[in-house]
Amino acid sequence: MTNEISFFQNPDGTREEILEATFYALRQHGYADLTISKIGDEFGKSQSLIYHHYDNKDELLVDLLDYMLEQVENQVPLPNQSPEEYIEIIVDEIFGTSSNSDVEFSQAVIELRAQAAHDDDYNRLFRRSDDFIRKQIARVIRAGVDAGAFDVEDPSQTAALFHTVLVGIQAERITSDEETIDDVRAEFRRYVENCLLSE
Amino acid sequence: MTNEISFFQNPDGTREEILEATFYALRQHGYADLTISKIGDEFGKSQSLIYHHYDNKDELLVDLLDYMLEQVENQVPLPNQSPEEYIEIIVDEIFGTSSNSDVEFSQAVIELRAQAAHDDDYNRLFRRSDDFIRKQIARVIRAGVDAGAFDVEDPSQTAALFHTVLVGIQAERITSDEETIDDVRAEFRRYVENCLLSE
DNA sequence: TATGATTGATTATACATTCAATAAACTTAA
DNA sequence: TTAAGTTTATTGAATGTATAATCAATCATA
Repeated sequence: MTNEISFFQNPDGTREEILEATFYALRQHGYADLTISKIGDEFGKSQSLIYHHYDNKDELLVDLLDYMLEQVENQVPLPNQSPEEYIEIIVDEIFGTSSNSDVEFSQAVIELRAQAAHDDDYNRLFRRSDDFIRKQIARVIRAGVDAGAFDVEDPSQTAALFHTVLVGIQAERITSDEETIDDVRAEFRRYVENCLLSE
Repeated sequence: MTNEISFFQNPDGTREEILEATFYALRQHGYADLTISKIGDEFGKSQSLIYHHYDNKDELLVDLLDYMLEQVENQVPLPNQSPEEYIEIIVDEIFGTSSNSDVEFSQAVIELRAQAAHDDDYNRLFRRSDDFIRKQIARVIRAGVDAGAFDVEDPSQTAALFHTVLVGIQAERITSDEETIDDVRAEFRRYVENCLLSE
């Protein structure tokens, strides 16, 4: 039933095993109903062992978020290809595959993002990650503008909208069916063609 | 400090007083740390009284969400004006004022939306509300197309992107500064002018 | 033998929910 | 208009359970 999440396939030591267990427990029960005991069940070893690696629950969850956002940042492709190809890739990543594991990962991220409203550590980590992604996209768009491939007003603004759509899709995936997501994708492609690419 | 949320200004009976208290407690402590006791504190009367009006905590929270989404739906403007003016209004509502109460309301909605991943009642309510909003926007765009004011491929697709941006902004407001939101707004305006309005 | 891994039992607390008891408001009949 | 009666509002205390965190004890390993 549960798909494997790629970056957990080879947990490197006990710490990653605990993070993996925490992730699955979070997916299954949600942030509000997440307990050390449930993490322990997923972990396969006793819950006391978790306290041997983490001082408390909060520290563990902040570490999980840090770890997940690291994966997100690593998933942003490197600018190896032409700006046009790069944008193509970014758009595909925003709308993702509809695979279980992708959707589950997105949902976990959004659930943690909601906590940022009440937790400074979460807030800081999301700011860092969001900034990183926006700047990465802006850089590529700027390169495309310089190469004459793109025609925009301000690459930072364009990147900001890309990021908003990325986050919006993550949040909408929780409740929307695939058709709706497809509609958004089609319209966003139209935006890219008409508002980003030069004639 | 805490701004008043407009729709709570005249609580109509005990039920609405409890909903108001629940909303403020949710804002202050977040969904995960929300307890009946904290709601009771905000309520001003004893927590036992809450059980006189609601069978349990879940029922109360579902009622709060229902109530909040009703407000959201009522906030969608009626199509009294021209399609161009209407779209102007919708865009302003998506990006909202940066008033405390608006931001707080958005954050509470997003926090509840995250719960929809693990709660069927929440899921159902968000589906209903999202569909309603998308259809409302699509209707106006269709009218604009018929009147020759707009030029799009498919009004449903355009409406879907509007809604994704709406949700994305709600989620981003948790962590982003106002400058970033302004960037998104500027780029989205550019999209509306270049991809929606006819020449 | 020393160091870290691992466990089960334990503790203190916070929490959702119940309940019996009191107060307030409302109804009705003389 | 009042008195009695009835429902509704309100409370504080009580209960049982779930939970985070601790710890002393065992096990593995180098």
